[in-house]
Amino acid sequence: MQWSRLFIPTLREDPADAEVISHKLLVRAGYIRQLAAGVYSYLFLAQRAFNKIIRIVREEMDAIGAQEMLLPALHPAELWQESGRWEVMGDDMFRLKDRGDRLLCLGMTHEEVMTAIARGELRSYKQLPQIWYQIQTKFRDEPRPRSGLIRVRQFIMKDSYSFDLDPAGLDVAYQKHYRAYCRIFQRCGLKFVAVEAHSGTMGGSQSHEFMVRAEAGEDWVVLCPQCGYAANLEKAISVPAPPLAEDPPGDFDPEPFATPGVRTIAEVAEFTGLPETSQIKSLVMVAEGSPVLVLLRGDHQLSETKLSEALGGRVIRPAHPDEMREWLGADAGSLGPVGVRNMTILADLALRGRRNMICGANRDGYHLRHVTPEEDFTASWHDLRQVAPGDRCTHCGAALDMGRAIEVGHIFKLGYKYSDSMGLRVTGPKGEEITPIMGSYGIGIERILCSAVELYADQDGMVLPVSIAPFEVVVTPVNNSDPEQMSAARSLYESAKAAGLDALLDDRDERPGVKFKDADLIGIPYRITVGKKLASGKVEIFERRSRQSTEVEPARAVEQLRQRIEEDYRNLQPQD
RNA sequence: CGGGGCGUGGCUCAGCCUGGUUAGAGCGCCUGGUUCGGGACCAGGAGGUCGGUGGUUCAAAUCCACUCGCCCCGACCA
Repeated sequence: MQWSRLFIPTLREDPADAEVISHKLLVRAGYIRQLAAGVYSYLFLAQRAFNKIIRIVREEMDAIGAQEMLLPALHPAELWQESGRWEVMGDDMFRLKDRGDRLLCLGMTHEEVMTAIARGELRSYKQLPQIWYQIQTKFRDEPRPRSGLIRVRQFIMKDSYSFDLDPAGLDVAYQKHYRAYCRIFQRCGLKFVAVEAHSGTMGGSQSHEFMVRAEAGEDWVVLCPQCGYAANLEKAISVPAPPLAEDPPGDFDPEPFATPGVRTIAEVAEFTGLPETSQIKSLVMVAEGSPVLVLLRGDHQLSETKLSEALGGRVIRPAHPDEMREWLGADAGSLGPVGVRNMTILADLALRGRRNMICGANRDGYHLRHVTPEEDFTASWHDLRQVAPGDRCTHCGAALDMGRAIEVGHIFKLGYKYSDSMGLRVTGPKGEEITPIMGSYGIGIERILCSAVELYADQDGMVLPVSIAPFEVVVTPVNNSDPEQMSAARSLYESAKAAGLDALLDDRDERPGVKFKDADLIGIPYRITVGKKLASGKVEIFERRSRQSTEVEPARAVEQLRQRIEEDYRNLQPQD
């Protein structure tokens, strides 16, 4: 294609409302334009990149025997009421009414629709297993869209669903997806890690997220550099750093002491001269109406995910100040477990075996010293805390690494949640009724592009892997008014196309600086520069990633470039 | 939903505090010319109901109220 004919609206300055790199660059490079909060138009370059990503996704999904479909984005409310998620999804779901006042919603995911098809059509165990997928637009009314394409309200998702006769079958489907996802992200040129994850409102037992480390990411992952343990922060486990001070020995009774105006853990530490690790942090939470007292070591943070799981998956929220006062007789800052009878007490395992600690006295302005778990109060023990910097790996003892990441894919073992609630049954070999077991698997198409931008961008703009860049090479004549250069550039462009390369000819009547800057900005992996060295029989092959140029004879340029690009693709090829 | 910030030609911004002729700049765009290896130069030109509504005032981009939109932090998040 000829650049002079294309719509690639690049900008010289960063857009004012962008903060993260991928947002700035995708707008500046003319890939996207914003329509509303969390809603973007994908212009020519973005669509080209997405098509390349989608093609890779399709090839790998087809390779595991998944069948592509396309389901509606508009769903009747009844379907979601059946699974119980009409309520669960809350404000995240776009809801609307048709002219007959019937309730509808825009699909945020498709378990319900897929299960409805399955229950309508699958009759016999002989039809299983099945893997169905689609690449389609999803709608989620995010409370806070942000970071350009990283968190949006309308996005393209590859979602697939597996139906199996038994858990062993589900394991197979899950493994197939796991491998296919690894291959997809490798072929897209991403550095990623698969982490253990929490299944959230999807329900189900096992789940992995595919994460790309990036500061712009919204998730936190915990990684062990030694044994490879990897988990989402909300699920990660660790060996806590030891307390900073040893517990005083001896068998004492709790003893109140006045702590006027001392409320936070840090203030208590300052006041007592003892570190935060010597304190018991008491948090009042409400689990679907009933109060729960949660105890943690002073320096630890509660993982609400773990707490919710410990409470059997109940929805939890922090208690309001007046509730705490009513239930415990004191304000936050002076709360503790001693003498508490009117609520469940859950304690984090890091407190087990500790002695003579400090906690609130349930009386404003007072704390207790010499509080020993299991002697002065009883609680049920759970892992409730978030992994903290400095923690060690439970498997190998190495120091854990923590960092932000972008979630590009997520796979779930759903179990029977949807087949049960929506009545999906097939007949077994002995005429018995079998409830199929399901899995669901998602990839965020836009996030693959965002992640690549975040990972590889430099000062000059985006640097995209050949497999997902909108073009593989741009042929740039330096001076349009030089007929030799122009015709050489045209013929290089034609032979690049003939050699099967995805090429672009920058035939714009612009000065060379403008062409170079634009080509760098939009991230095309290679550039053939046709300039004054043409007179001495040379053109340049410029590699965007390394910024290295090599001079070659025009006649050999395309073949050499073709080989380098082939090499790039080989390096992106998964080895397994 | 709580906190903060911002809405002025296509883009990035100034002007607003302290109201006062035809609302500015740089970039981009159009025409002509000179140029051509890292965002050229000269000359001329087009383009803005100052987010919206209401109010105060002789007079509002500027002050007040309401409202809409967007961004950031937090809560939330398959």
